[in-house]
Amino acid sequence: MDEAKNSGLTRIQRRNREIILEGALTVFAVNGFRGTTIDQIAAECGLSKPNVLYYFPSKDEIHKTLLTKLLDMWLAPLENIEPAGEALQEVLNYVAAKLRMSREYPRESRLFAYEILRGAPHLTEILGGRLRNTVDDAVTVLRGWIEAGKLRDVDPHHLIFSIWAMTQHYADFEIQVHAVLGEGHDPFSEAQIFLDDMYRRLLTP
Amino acid sequence: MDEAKNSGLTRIQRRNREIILEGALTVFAVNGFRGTTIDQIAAECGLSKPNVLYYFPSKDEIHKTLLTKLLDMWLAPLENIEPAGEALQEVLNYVAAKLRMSREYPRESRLFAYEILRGAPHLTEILGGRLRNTVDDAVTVLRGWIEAGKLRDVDPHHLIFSIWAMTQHYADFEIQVHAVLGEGHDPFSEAQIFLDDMYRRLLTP
DNA sequence: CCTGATCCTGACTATTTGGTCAAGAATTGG
DNA sequence: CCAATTCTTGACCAAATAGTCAGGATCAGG
Repeated sequence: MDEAKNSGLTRIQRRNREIILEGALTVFAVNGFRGTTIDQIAAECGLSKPNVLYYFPSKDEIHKTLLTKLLDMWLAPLENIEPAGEALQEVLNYVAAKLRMSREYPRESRLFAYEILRGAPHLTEILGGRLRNTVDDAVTVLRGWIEAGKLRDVDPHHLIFSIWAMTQHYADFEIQVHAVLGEGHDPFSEAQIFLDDMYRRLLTP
Repeated sequence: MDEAKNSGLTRIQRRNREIILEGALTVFAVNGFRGTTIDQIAAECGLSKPNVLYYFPSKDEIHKTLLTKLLDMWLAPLENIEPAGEALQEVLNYVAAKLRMSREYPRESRLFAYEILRGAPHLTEILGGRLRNTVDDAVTVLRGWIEAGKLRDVDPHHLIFSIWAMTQHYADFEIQVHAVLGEGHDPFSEAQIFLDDMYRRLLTP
């Protein structure tokens, strides 16, 4: 693996930092930053509070580490859109990938949702920097497809917002979705069908 | 005066409870429940902390009062869908109404978003009760329209989820939207155009 | 103007919580 | 094996915070 990258850390340090981040993600995703205590994180990890603070200097640092660590994963599907690919299918793949991530990584989705809701104090420069650039790139690709007549003419920015909103909704508001649907539903499978239909309909020229 | 008799509250009580709820909404919408202190609410209202607690027994009670007080407003557009109306136009009107609410009442949108995110401890019975019933009614109406051939065949539950997700996104994730779009945009106007087109396209038989 | 009810607040308590620290336990390298 | 380093934790501190309370200020009705 990348020993060089982690060369400054012992095996125990790497293992325990990982355990802490994993437990903290679980707790932050449920309670948000302010609603989470270091004691809760420690309990979730099976470590003592001072021990958690031996590996991270503060609660803030754990949170910031998690956000930056997970940002790549979260943005990857958007960056993987292939300009040379078949336009409609590329978009539908992106929707599917994003929905799959909401299903498989709901904690990450909520972590980001909480952070944006509270004004993104740990992400301000990223929002206007890397995120914006990534979106701009995707928008350029989408515009190219539209001008080439491969997609219907829609506002690319709002197309992206709509995909984010719709896919993340199923992770972030899962409790509401479940309460409304009741038992006997698989929200994500149903959503996949609905969204595929919707974006196909919207974007087919 | 008779006003006191009508409400059980004095004029001062009604005025100050109103001031407190107004200020608390502002603070809760930014910081969430756990991130908000009574001191912050008091400062926002220009009252002393003990005075705030003279009108409400606890922070919890202020929060619960706000949620129940605002629920009607939040659900009204869905209840106003007119089964006798013109199907597509009724849905488009609902989308527009919901988007307008996100623009005009972003604090309310965020209040609910925070509450759902943290598992809706103050809304559990409402989610599975009144909300679910309201949605069920709307679903029945939508199904009727679909069977009558007035709307394309889509899953009505997920249609409603999509409308919620898309419209509330612009209030709840406003910071992200703004960071990505940059200056010189009116996100809500653009969204209105995008969503009108999208749902028209999706639902026209 | 008087009186009782309502309103308001400084000062307080109890609890929670982020974070520290000294000292003991475990691990590692030679 | 030993000694140095790393790891772990009980006990602790200081700040923040929800909530209390006695008593003074204000107001409404007579």
